[in-house]
Order: sequence, then C-alpha cells, then structure tokens
Amino acid sequence: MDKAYKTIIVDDHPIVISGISGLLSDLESVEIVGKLQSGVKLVEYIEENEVDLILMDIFLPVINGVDLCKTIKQKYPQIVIIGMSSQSERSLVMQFIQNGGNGYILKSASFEEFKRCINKAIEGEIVFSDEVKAIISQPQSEDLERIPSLSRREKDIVMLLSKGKSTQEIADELFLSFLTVQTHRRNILQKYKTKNVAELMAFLLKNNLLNA
Amino acid sequence: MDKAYKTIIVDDHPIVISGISGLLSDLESVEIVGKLQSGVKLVEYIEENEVDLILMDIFLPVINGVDLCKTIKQKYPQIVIIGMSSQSERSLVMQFIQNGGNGYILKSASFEEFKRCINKAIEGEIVFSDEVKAIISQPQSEDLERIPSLSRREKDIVMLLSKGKSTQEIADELFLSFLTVQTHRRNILQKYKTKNVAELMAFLLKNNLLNA
DNA sequence: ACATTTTTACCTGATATCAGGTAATACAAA
DNA sequence: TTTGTATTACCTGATATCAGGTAAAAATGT
Repeated sequence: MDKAYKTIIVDDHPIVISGISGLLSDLESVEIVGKLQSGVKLVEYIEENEVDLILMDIFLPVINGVDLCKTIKQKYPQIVIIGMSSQSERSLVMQFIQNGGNGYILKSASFEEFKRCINKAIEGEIVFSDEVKAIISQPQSEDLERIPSLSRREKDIVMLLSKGKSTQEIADELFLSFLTVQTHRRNILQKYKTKNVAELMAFLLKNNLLNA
Repeated sequence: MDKAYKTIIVDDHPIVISGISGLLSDLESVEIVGKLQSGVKLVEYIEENEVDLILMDIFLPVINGVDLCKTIKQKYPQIVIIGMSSQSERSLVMQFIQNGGNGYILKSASFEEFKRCINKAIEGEIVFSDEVKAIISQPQSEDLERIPSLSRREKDIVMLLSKGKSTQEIADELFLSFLTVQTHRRNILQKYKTKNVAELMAFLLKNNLLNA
C-alpha cells in the first residue's frame, strides 16, 4: 500500500467534523492530519504542512468555498479537494468543479457513499454523491451554465439593494452618479438573466452569492 | 441516578447524526434510542415508542422544524425538544421557543457547549448555546418581535414575486385584479417593514419564510 | 505593451412600484 | 354576536425601475 493520504477536514461545525472523522477512521488509505473550522486556517495550514486531500464544507464563514478551492488549486494543484454542502444547487456544484474541485458530496449522503467517493477521488476521478449526480445531470443541454460572479462594485450594490436601498440612495452612499448605479443594476440583472431585483435577490440568496 | 433519558436524534445528514451520537455517548444520562432522518419518521416513532428527549435539526425536508416541534408538543408536552441549525436567525429561534422548544443549539457550538445544553435541558431549563444567546439578547427592547406570518394568498404572491413576476403578471396568474395584488404587496411590505421587494426577498429568504 | 474587464457616466421613454387613502365581503374565532 | 383578520377592489400622484443605446477612464491580467 502507498502511504496514507494526509487529509484535512474543514467545517465550521465540530459535530460534522467528528462525524466525518469517525467515518474516515475506517479507511486505511487516509490519515486525518487536521480538523479545521475555517478557510483562513486551512490556507495557513497548507502553507506549512503537507496535505494530500481536503474535505471541505462549501458554506464557510468569511471565505466562500468556491473561491477557497480556486485559491488553493492555483498554488497546490496536486491536492485533491472534495466539496460538501447540505443542499446542492446545480450551479454551485458546477462552479466548484470549474474551479478545480475534485468532487462534491451532499451531507445527506450515506456513509458508504462518502467512503466510495473519497476512495474514487484519491484515485484521480472526479466524484459526486448520488443525489448530486441526479441534480447535475438533469439538463444535459450544451450550456455549461457557468454562473458569472459579481465584481467588487457589483457586490457593493447588491448588498445595498438587499437592504432596500433605491438607486439614488446607493449612488449617494457610494459617491457615484445615479446613472452609474443604474448601469450596474442593469448589468447585474443581465448577468443572471433576472427581470428585476426581486428575482435577483431570490436567485442570489438561493445560490449563496450574497454574503460571500 | 434516574433512568437514562430515551433520546432521538433527527437530522437529514448521517454524518451529523453520527457526530452527535458520538458526543452523547459520553453522557450517562442519555440513551440514544433512535437516529432518524426526517420529521415524518419522528412522528411515526413517538406514536409507538417512549421518548424523553429529541435533538432535531430545524431545517428538515418536507416539514419545517418549528411546525414539527409544535405538533409534537401538542400531543406530548413532556418531551424535551432541542432545536439545532447552522445559522441562527433571532426570529427563527424565538419562533421555535414560542412553539414549545426547550432549547436551541448552533451546530458551530463546541462539544462542551452541546453537553452543557443537553444536561441543562433535561433538568427543565430552556437552554441556548453561547452564540445563540448573543444573538437573541441583542435588542433587549420590550418588543417580543414576533415575526408575522404570511397568509395563504400572500404566500402565493411572494412566490411569484421571487420569480420576477410583475404586479400585472401576478394578477393574471391568480385571476385577481391588478389593484388587489397591489394591495397585497403593500400589506406584505408593511408586515415586515421593508421598503421594497428587494429587501423583502432578502428578509424572507434569510428567515426561511419563503419555501416553508 | 496589449487586451480584457471593470468602473464610471450620460440620454430617453415606457412601465412599474410605492405610499396615501377607502371599503365591501367573507370567514373564523371569541 | 361581535370582533378581527383575510381577501378582494378602487383611486391618485410621486417616484423608481427597466430596457435600449453609447462611451471613456481605470484597473487587471497576460
């Protein structure tokens, strides 16, 4: 047997970490070297230690899981990263994979599924738990349907919109022209093909693109 | 010592269940008699078995945790029910307690906190994990700040709003007058003291009042 | 150094929303 | 039976949004 994969679990919930580590202790091929509760700590850790496999929650405080994955993969492309979350939004999973993720598991997956996915992932495959598979294989259309991300300024504006601010109020608050804010609004709506801010908000919140 | 509390864990994520049950195995006062993945199964179980303590996730598929708690407490007021969730929204916690919940724990709580809360709860206290405490004690004003709920019709309209429909489109779809929908809109905005639908959507989604 | 994206800004006109009223009917609870 | 809430509906006027266009700095990345 090859040496065991040095594995890190990242989740902001201690119980989840404990659950996963219990499960992983059955697997000979992995060795848990770290249990972390934030993306920041993860980045710090891998700068100083050797890591082969990361199991991480997508919804982490402060840093978004997708961005975190991207950052790590840029510096350490050899590390296998598997994402996890409670609900699976097709678009989110796609984003994660497009940013270098090696797999995606729903937390509602069974122990067997978890083990299967982890084993396959360290063999180099891109893996999904059953429910995730079902979801991402729904529209087999050609559209890769990559979710565009918001620019910094756009995020500012979306934040204020979610607080009920009007175009004028946003302009005042950000020291911009009314017309500029109007342009941003239009661009944002267009980006997500939404008809108005109501739909936009619903979309962003469902895809967790707001608090990131 | 009294006999151990017959305890059920309800969560749709097997790993979370495993994490919690690992933690509870340290406590002599509780005995895990069931690990369930849905509210429906929970209701079935307690109809046929004796249960003293329930630890349950608030975000469960199909049935909302608050309603579930209410239902159970109506028939079995002696059962101690502790709610759990990932994020804590003040309003949600209050709702849970108002519906008979005996405590609320954030999943980000430490093991020690978990244990402390469970022990206190079976002694009859209403318990909150530290983070929850911090959140619910913020505005110490007299307002019980009960979140008003949407009526059936209002829910219909809010659903359509979240899909980007305009007042006219909603009126057509629900066979109502444009003016009626306008009135509903105004009432809904007023109910939550929101300035426009954007803020409304953000509020509803953050408080999980939309898909419930 | 060049290409791309982001951020800034302007114009116009058609629609839509929001805030202020009022009020009748219906249905459930007290 | 009365009270209250929900649902329906109308009116007006001020403001805001949305959709169509264009375009020039400024920043970012390669």
